[in-house]
Amino acid sequence: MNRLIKNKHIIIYGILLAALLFLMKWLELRFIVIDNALDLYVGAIAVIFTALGIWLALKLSRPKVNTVQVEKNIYINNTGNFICNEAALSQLNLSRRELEVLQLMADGLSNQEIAERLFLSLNTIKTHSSKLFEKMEVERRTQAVDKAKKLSIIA
Amino acid sequence: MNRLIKNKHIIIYGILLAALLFLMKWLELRFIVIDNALDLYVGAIAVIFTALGIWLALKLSRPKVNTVQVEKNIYINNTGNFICNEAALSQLNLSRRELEVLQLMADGLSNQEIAERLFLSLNTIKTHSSKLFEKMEVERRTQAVDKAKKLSIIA
DNA sequence: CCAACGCTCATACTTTAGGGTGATTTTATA
DNA sequence: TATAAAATCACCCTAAAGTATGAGCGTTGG
Repeated sequence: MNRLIKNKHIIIYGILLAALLFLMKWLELRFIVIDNALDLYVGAIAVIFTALGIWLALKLSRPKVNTVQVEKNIYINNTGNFICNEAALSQLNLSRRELEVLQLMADGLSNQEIAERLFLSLNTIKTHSSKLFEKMEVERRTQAVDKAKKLSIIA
Repeated sequence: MNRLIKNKHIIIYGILLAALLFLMKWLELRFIVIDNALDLYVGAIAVIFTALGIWLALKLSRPKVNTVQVEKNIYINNTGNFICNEAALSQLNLSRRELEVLQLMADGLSNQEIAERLFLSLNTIKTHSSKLFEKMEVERRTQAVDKAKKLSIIA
C-alpha cells in the first residue's frame, strides 16, 4: 500500500502517457495525418512530453534535508546542595574514569597531578581527557569544567 | 555574459531540441515514415522529450530544501543570584583587566580567544594571567578559576 | 566464542600555557 | 609634576596540554 502511494507520480505519469498515446491514435485515425502537418504533430508531442518530464521531475525530486539545531535552555535550580544532573550525565555517556578525570580537572589539577593521584601514566590521562573532550564537544579542559558545572555534572 | 551562463541549460535544451527535430526531419526524408511505424516513432519522441524535460527540470529547479529542526537541550545551572564576595576580591588586589581576564578564563576561553575578545595581543593576556596567578597564588588557569568560584569572586 | 567496549600505555607531533625579562605608554594620585 | 601602579606589547624559552594513531588486556553480552 505504501509502495502505491510512494510511486503515485510514476503511475499518474504512466496513465497520462497512455491517455496521450490513445488520443494521438484517435487523432491519427480521425484526420489521417497529413504529411505537411507531421512537423507540427511531432512538435506538439515534443512540447507536451517535455512538460510532462518537467512535471515528473519536480514531483519526484526528493527535497534536500537541512537539519537545524535549535538550542533549548533548561534552567536548573540548584539552591545550596549539589544535585547531580543524572540526565545530562548519562546523555554525555562518560565512562567512570573520564568522569573521575573531569572532576580532578575541575579541582584545578594538572594532567601530571591527576596521573599521580590515580596511579596512572600521564599518557593515560591524556587519552581520557581527549575522549572526554570529544564526548563533551569541547576543546579545552577549562571549557569542559565550565560546561560540566553548568550541567551540574560535577560539584 | 552572466546571463548567458545563467541560462546555459535553457540554451543547451534549445540546441538539443533543434538537433532532435533536424534528426527527425532527416529520418523522415530518408525512410519516409511508414504508417505502421508511426506509433514507434511517436513513442520514441515521447520518451526522448520526457527525458529531456526531466533533465531540464533537474537542472533548472533550485534544490528543494526541507528544514528539520532538532531540539538540543542545554542545561543551565541557575543558582539564583550571584553575590560577589567583595571582601575576598579586594583582598586579592586584582586589577580591572586581570579580573576581566579571569572571568573569560572561567568561561573556557583560550588566551588567544581572550586576546581577540578584548582587542589585545596574546602577550598582553599572558602578562595579565601571569600576574593574576601570582596574586591568587596559583599556577594554572584551572586552579585560578576553581579558587575564584570558591571565593565567589566570579559567577 | 567473539565483537564491542573500556582501560591502560606508548610514541610522535603540534599547539597552548606559563615564566622571565624588559620596554613603552597611560593613568591616577600624592 | 613627579611617581607609582596599571596596561600594553615583545622575545625567548620551557612546560603542559592536546591530537593522532596504534596496541595490549580484561570484561561483558549476544
